[in-house]
Amino acid sequence: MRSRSRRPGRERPAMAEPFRAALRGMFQSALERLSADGVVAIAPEELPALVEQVRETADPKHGDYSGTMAMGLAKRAGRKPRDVAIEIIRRLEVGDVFEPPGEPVGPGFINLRVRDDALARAVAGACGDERLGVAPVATPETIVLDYSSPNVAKPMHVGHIRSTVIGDALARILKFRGHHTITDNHLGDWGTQFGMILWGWKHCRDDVAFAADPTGELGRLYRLVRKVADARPDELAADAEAAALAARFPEAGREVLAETAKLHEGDPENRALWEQFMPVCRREIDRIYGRLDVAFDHTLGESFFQPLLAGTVHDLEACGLARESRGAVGVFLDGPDKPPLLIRKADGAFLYATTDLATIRWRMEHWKPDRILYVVDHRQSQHFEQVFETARRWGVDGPGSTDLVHVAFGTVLGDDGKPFKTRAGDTVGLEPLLDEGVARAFGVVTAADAERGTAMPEAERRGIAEAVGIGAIKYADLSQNRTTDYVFSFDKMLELKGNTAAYMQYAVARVEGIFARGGVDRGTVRREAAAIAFTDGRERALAMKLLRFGEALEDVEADYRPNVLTAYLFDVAGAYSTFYDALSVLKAEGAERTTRLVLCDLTGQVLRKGLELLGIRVPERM
RNA sequence: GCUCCCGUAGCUCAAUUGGAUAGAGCGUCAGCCUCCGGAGCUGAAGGUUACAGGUUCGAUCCCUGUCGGGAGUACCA
Repeated sequence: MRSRSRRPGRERPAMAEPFRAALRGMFQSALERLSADGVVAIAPEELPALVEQVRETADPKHGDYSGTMAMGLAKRAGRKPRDVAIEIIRRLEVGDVFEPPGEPVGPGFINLRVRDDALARAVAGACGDERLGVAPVATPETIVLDYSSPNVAKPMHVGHIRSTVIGDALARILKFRGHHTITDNHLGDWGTQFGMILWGWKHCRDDVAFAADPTGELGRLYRLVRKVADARPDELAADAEAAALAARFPEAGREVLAETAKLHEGDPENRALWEQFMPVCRREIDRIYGRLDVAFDHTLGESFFQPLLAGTVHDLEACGLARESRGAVGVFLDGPDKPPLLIRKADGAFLYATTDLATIRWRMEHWKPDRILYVVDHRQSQHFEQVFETARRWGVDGPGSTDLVHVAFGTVLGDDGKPFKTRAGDTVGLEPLLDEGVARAFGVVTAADAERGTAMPEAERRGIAEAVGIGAIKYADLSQNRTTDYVFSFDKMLELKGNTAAYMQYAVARVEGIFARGGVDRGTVRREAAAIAFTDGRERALAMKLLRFGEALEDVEADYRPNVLTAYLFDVAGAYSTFYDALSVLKAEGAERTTRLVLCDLTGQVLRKGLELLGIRVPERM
């Protein structure tokens, strides 16, 4: 993996620059001087990692930011950490943005505090700025995001939520950061599951059912034939129809694979059936994406790459990476004794590794990306390790210049701590899940409306429920550390308190409700923003938090973790609540009133933009 | 067997990737409503970060081992 240094954009004027980036630039200069002066030798390539040790403080009593690199540098310099910290402070030029640093604290922390006047200027600038004071990245990259990727032959289920929601949020965030993003839905439209449908179509289709509900019938065929083909005694015992078919067609498993192979070889009948099924399947998934507010730049499914597969296998064989084994063709990455990465089956059919490799090559040739992100569950980590390693040896990822990243996530679990299933043991369909979330949200919204006596029309409550219900499902997923499994719970995600979508959506409605209630024009407030000044610590704390928006987005990108953004937004809401509970806004006067209105305005904008970047809709009122 | 991931408050989860006193929500307890949206605020209690070592000025994080849970492991994706 290539290291991506985050260069502070020193070409930008200091005032317009976010605080952390500005401070890192200042530390970089100080460290360069430290090295030039012979205090401690620092190689230029070490600077990015050292400068990243400028961070938000854990506790406001230590200031706003702290630098911790002195402790690490002290050892190799053979000096006391405190002395090195003093030497760094001596060379630190903080301009008119930060208070002059004091003495190092503890073993050698260098603590910095933003000047109140600089903070006020930054707030004023941010509230009138479309980007809310967030600077675009200094070096934009082309980033391909590969996510969602359902099998079109069967209904989308709960397993597709995380990939779709996390991928969509990352795409939005990276794009806002200033990168050139390319989202591509790598549909499963060509694999063995289609062999099952083809076999089912030929042996046990229900024409009436297909006419009425095409995807429903195709889904039924898929589930039925999978059982027949697998022929697991326990499954057949529980399904009389599958058992009967399995008895009649003992070779079903082999025949399914043959149907797949025929499709791949261009068999006219199978090809025609596939052409017939595809539009039906696509309409169905597009409808769900519409509801989820998810869109892709491209939808190049497995079938798109099918013409390249034979050549892919041929090339890998020709360059000595792949060879025949037990009738199949595989790439032996870890020697002849370890399982290879199979790229062609003994029956001639290709595998998803083949498609993945062909896809990498195609994307490299056509899009020349700096990075390709695969938002796919963690169970496929070995697969991607092998595919990425093969791609590197194959040389299609360029001279080591493209990051191939598996953005892995954990499993969605049920209350019992096991993979989320219905009571009958089936996988949970995505759309029924959305329906239930929306239905429950409608109940919550209606109850709140009744309690408050606001008498919102039912149509409005339905609209709010759609945003709240789907937002709840998305937010619950995004607010979790993506690497761990998480327990799916409607009760928890629809809570009106705590770190939930409903709470965040409500926070926006409440903040922005002030302007309507007070008859205050937000444009006027923003024009008067230059006059603001802080008189209370809670105003300052909120202002500081609001200006860290860009830092939160940068930290999301660093590890592709949307929960960094949800945590940040929750912090903003908390800082706002503390501020709003203690201080009057509409009843304040003069500069104090303006200052507080500006903070309300910027809070609303940051929360709204943050939720938008997570793919969560915000109702006008709740 | 081998490889990877995980183990944090009663529960569900965080923890700026080696930083300062491990934080939220729910639940529990005590305060705050003639007040701009109380879906709130302030505070308290609750932890040997599975366990045992090691490295470090500093470890939830890195290393070794043990226990427990999950996943993957040659022709599904």
